[in-house]
Amino acid sequence: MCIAGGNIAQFERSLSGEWDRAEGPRTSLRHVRAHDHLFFEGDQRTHLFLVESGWVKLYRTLVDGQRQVVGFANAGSVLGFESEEDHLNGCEAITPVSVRAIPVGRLSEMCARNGKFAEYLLNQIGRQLGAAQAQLAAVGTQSAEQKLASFLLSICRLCGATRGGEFDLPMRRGEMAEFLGLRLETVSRKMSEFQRRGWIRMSSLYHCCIVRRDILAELAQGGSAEDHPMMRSA
Amino acid sequence: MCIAGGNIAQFERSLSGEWDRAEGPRTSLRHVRAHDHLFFEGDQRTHLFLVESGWVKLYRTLVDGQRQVVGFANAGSVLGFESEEDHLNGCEAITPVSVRAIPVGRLSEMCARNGKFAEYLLNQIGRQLGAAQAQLAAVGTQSAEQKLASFLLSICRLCGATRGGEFDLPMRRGEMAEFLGLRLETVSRKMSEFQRRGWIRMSSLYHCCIVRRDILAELAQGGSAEDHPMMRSA
DNA sequence: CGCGCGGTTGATCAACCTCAACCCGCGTGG
DNA sequence: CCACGCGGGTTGAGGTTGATCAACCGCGCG
Repeated sequence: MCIAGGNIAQFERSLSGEWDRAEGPRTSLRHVRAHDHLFFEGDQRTHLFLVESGWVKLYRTLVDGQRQVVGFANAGSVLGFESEEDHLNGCEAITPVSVRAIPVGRLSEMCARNGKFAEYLLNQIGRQLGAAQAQLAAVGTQSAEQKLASFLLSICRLCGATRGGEFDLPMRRGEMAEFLGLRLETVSRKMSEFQRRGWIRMSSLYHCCIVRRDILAELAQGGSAEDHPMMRSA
Repeated sequence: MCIAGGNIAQFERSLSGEWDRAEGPRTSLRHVRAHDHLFFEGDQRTHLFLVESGWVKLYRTLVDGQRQVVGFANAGSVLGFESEEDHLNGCEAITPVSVRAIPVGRLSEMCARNGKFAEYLLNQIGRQLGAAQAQLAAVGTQSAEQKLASFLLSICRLCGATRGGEFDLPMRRGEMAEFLGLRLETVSRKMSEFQRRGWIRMSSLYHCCIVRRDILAELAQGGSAEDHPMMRSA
């Protein structure tokens, strides 16, 4: 499974580095409410974004209205490099988010001035690429059950679950479905099934507790989840 | 559909730029035969690679032996950024290939010395990321028929088909299947079906002629194929 | 109260996978 | 020369998975 969090530690290091101090005044900080868009598919790509806090999802819509979430991103992530003229992804905040906006025209100059900054960007994008490829492998080859198992484990880890694997799902069934390349009914069914089998327990629609991590892990195995590089993030 | 060719024009420009002249002597050129590996999954990531000619495929293998091709790359592409310690992808040449190898340790220094180089890398990786996301959307939402239609159109364009849409498939049925997230029987069946319906004509197993481009395009529509940024490459 | 939204559940169906047979071209060795 | 095996491809029958369509639940809210 493939949830491409940025590497926050690395990000902090960069933030305190000289490139940020120098450029800070020339980049603007924006705050976005949960469920608002940072940009839409087809918007002109005027800025690149550094996520400073919160989570966003990146998605694409096909003509028939089907959506596929192609990634999640959090603090440390860099957005906008996957497109050229116009944004190919839509980007929606799933939590309150703050981002730093860099005009595309300024990128070249910033890279030239500070190699460390460029290197940081390269690492971030590389990470996202790795995550996208991992999800590709997952969506392409795993069954609904495997996808869901991997997904739950990923989210659990990312949310920094308490002892005993309790955590809150940060999204609705439909969003999970869009990410996993399934229909929301399928997600719902499988969630129920996992519960019925005693693998997880849901105290509310969104609060989840993993009871049989071993079984989920076994399922997910094929296992891009456990040892996935992107999962080292949060 | 998503075949992430590098941007050759851009690559040539870079090649003739100062960074290559300066670094040329410090990077080594390697030649790889078709079907040989540049690196395997799990190999230590000692070098990054710039593809100078030929085509490679990048893939991941799940524990159960299922493989998913996560991308193709040609001249101009940069390989290795998606991993950290070890390579997460296997990389196999599908044609004879020549690559320039850059020791990972030298990257930082090269970026610092020349901002243009860093910028070039950023663009390349961004392109690959966009391609991976596009394929993700395709694999996650399209039917077998749609996938195959998009795929044929992509390949056709990439191979620089002659008048009338004739070209050679550079791979076997099984490889197409691995890329599209299908079984090779399904690919075979659909290929036959396309022929039976007169949409394509196969003079040999690998030589293909697109007869009804309009229909294939219509099918593929949902259409990440036609207006896909990665397709501007070759 | 009525309504809408998100979720669950059931019945049905098509798409795709699985397994197995079979074809064809090719190289090898008897 | 032919028999044979092998790799790659095609085709068929049958089974599963997951999508589709539709009903229904529970809840919050005007």
